[in-house]
Amino acid sequence: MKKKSIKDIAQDLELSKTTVSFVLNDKGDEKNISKKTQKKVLDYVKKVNYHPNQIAKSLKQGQTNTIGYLVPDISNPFFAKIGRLLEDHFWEKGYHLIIGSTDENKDKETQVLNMFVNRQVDALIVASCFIQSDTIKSLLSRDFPLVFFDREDPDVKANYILVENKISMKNAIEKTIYSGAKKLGLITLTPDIYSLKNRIEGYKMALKDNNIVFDSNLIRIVDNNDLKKTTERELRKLIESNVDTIVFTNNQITVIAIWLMNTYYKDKVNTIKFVSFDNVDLFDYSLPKVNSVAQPIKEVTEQISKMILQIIHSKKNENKRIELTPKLIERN
Amino acid sequence: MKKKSIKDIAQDLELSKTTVSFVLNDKGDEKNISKKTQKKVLDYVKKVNYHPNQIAKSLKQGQTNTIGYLVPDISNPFFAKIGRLLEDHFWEKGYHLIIGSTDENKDKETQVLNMFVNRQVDALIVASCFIQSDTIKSLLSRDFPLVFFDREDPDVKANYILVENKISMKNAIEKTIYSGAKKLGLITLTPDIYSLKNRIEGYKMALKDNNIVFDSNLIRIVDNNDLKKTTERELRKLIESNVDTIVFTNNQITVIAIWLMNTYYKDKVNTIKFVSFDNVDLFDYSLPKVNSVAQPIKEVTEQISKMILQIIHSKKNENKRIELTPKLIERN
DNA sequence: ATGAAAGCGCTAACAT
DNA sequence: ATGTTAGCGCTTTCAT
Repeated sequence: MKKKSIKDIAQDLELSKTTVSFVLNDKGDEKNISKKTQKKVLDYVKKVNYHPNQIAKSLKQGQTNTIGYLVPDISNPFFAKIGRLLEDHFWEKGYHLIIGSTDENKDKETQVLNMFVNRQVDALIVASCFIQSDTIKSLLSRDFPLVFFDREDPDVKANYILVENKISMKNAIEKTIYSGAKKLGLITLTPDIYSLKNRIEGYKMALKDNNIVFDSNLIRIVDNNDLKKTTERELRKLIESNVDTIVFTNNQITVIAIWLMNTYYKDKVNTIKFVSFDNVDLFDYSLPKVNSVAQPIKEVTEQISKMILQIIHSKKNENKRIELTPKLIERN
Repeated sequence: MKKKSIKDIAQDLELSKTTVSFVLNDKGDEKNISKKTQKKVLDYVKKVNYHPNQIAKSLKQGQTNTIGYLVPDISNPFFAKIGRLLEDHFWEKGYHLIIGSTDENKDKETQVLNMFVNRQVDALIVASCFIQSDTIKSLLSRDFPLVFFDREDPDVKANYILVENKISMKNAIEKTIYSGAKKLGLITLTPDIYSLKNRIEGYKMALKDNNIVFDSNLIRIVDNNDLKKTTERELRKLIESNVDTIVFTNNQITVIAIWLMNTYYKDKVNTIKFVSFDNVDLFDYSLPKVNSVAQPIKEVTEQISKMILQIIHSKKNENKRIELTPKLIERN
């Protein structure tokens, strides 16, 4: 059986599209459609298993009830968990998530972003690697409901839900220093990403405040396009430099490094300490021990959805920047 | 500046919508649009930052280039990873993923499914808890491009990408038996889920083939609506029964149980062995040691996308059932 | 209490 | 080489 449209329903029932539409949208009473007609429509619709075409509705109403969720990698537990919580929040409000992963690639990010815009998403939630892109600028200039999280560009005024990167990174590192760390290396993705830069600042500050000489050779940068290999290389360099602690600016690299340590440097897993931004379950059980900075995921998602819904409804964009306090999880 | 439509572009340029549309869809040459006009359109479009309305296009063409991905929980690493790989596969083909989590809840599943249908998704990829629902039946009856994975209902003829549940569960358990296991308990979500039932069959078969008496009290069922608490309760029961091995039918429960063991039964983490269906990174480092059955995620996603694309393009649905072989990861 | 008709933004068959 | 027009399925104003 071919899919029925509202027109078919109307014809079959010898009614007008208008009447059917009113009934289907719960406006039967309001529009003075007789109870009898209403029942007739409702029964028939159920019988033929009619489903309204949401695409047509969206076109007409200029609203899709869809929200784009753009992140570096949806399978990163941090982004997966936030995605799930957002999905739940927005489900209740009738919105649905469409996802895109960028792999920290500027071109891919722009493409996905354009795809989202073409699809007329009602809002965007973005952990971006490239906040200065034209697409984003154009979005911002027309006050599109857009919230950034996890990542920030201080030169771009926009809505941000962030955490205190610098201080919390510093605090986490200091715990390790207090328990004896003397030579600390750091591995990071490109510091072009402002949040990561801030985390690195936290590292520098921790050293400085504890009279440890800063050595730029101990800051190692890995390439997101070849994470495994470059992390292996940079980790080796640090180990050869005899660091006693390695700081990571996000969970992804830490997880790889844990694997590398257990595979190639088993003898060192008890002597070297890790400090990581972001927290994942794995850290509870793995060696080396990890002091980690856990972003308050629930709060983050609550703030994001609150902000998005507010912008959508009020049509007002205030470019708020909210900074939340992460939780330090001490394991060494 | 208000958003421009193709009509605006045409007016501004004193051309017809047709001409503009042809140029924008790369049909300029084919339709004999002069190079000059083509350039004019392309330049202008770039200048005013025009974005075609994909919703209108979808309505017209009866195709949304959207695929629904329905799983129990998108933040479960198993489903997150598959989601990511699917996203990549389909991105290349111009399709995008819209996600829905069901929490193993039949009502939620039906609602999300209906939402997907209303949104005119071109295909569905589903790890369902309720394959017999009316919505699914209706989808199947009209040969909608639909592929199930991870879960199966033997009474429903459809496309399935699965793994050998029974044999591989049995094999994994037998490894543990060979290394000394004598009393094995099992914790599972509701065996109403056919794949889980099969995994339980594998457990029974392993016992039988090794002359271990089956005791139905050692099969414990947890409630997905209250996973933490019920897993804690059932785990305690098994430990009080002095099992030396606990088998889990999916990763989610195993991860919780690992946490519980390390929190409440630290003294037993080296004596009790775990066996789990599905594999997650955590198992590489955690205690108790886990023999796990790793689904071949890459192969699964390749088969899913191959099948979906084939159905979409050929309009033919052959109800194929493909069973892949998982990999056994031995750790105890 | 119900219907006719316009229009959302796009495509494409059919003119010219 | 370019334009006219109908129509995708829906909502909603304005009639009746």
